[in-house]
Amino acid sequence: MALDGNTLRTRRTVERILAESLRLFNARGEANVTTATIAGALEMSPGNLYYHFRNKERIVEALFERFEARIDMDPQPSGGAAQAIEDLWLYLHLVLEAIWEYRFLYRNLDDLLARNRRLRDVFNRIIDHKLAAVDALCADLVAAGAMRATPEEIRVLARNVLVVATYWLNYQSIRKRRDDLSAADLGTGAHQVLSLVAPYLLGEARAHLDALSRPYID
Amino acid sequence: MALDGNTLRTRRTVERILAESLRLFNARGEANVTTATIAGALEMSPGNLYYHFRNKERIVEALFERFEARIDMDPQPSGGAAQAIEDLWLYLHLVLEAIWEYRFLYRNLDDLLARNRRLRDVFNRIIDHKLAAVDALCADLVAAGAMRATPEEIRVLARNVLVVATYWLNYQSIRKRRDDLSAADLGTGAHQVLSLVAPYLLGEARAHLDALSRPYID
DNA sequence: GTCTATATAGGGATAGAC
DNA sequence: GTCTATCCCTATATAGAC
Repeated sequence: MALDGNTLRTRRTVERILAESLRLFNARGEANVTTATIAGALEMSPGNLYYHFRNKERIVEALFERFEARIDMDPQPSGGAAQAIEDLWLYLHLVLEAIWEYRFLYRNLDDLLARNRRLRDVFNRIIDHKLAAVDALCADLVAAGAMRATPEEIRVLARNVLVVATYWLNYQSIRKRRDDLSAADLGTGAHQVLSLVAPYLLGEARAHLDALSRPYID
Repeated sequence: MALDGNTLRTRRTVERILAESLRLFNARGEANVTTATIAGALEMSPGNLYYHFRNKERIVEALFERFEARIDMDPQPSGGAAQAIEDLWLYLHLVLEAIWEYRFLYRNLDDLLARNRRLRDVFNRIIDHKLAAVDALCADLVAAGAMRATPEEIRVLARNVLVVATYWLNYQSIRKRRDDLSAADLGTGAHQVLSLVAPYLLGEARAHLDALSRPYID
């Protein structure tokens, strides 16, 4: 069924609102961006903004849904230990990039999830998913003889991977001035996360990982 | 010089305000606690509260100063590898306890430090201090033959220790319901942090650390 | 769909009496 | 030192015209 002109225009406006909101939220923090600011940046009236979104929380929810779709990916099942290391590396970068794009969600994650039950549940499902993915990747590496770790060690390790990946940008934004934060810091983040895994790797795999992360040392 | 009755009363009132603010901030998050709420909980008028603190931020700053004094401790310099492991364990518990007591600071750390330059600088000095302490502890362990790690590995490791220690409670508060969070979760946190160090430890030291953290596995 | 104008509410903070 | 009353500002959200 074809879309008429007005429907198309509505969609474009919704898109503009979401894009600008994301930009402003990431730059200043969601709590520090008013609906009037968003409307103003788009040279649009507040009334018009509220025509498209019932309230500010709906904008946040819409952005969260996109984030959810964006970050919901699985590492490629791989053949061979060397390939598994590469896959881990790539997967980590993709995940960190998604977090970077929606980094406003990670500032004040506590408050955001505390005030919105739905977001909280979804976010926890994402974490569960990621924990399982890391766990599976490690199990594969152990099976391939590229890693030595007990299932218990892997569980604890996976949790640390999640903590560091989740909060890396927050930590960096404290250590540098927030404005200086850039996508380049993702490389350092990936390095930090992979260094959690490194000491459990054996021979070839360990060397391979070291070679991959070397450029990102800082 | 002796204090007169009024001065003593003032001090007591200041203490009551700080204690109640800390309690409420930790329970609900600083942004979700109004000055009227604090005053009400103390059965005190808002005007009176403002007699003792020029504004809400001053209350936060006063609490932060206490946190700073509370967390500013050094690990005991130790003799012997086994002793060093025990020291690390104890030190970590003390630090995590301090964070627990002032956990409201760690929710919305970004916003808090972004809006208050002084707090930001002080907090970064604390982190610098802790990074140096972890670094020194690891260097001691290496010197004692209880750890194998390059200086570069130690630097990256120390950073991961800081990230996990700093954000552990935030992670837990997402994973559990925030109200269910308790001081007992500090044990799990200590376990997570120490598991970062464990794979670099050798023989005795490793076994010793495993034995210490075993009760906290969850 | 978009605008202008405005209602509404909450929270930080102050004035002035006691 | 403490209270009551209230100001003031900001931000969300709505009403109604175009």
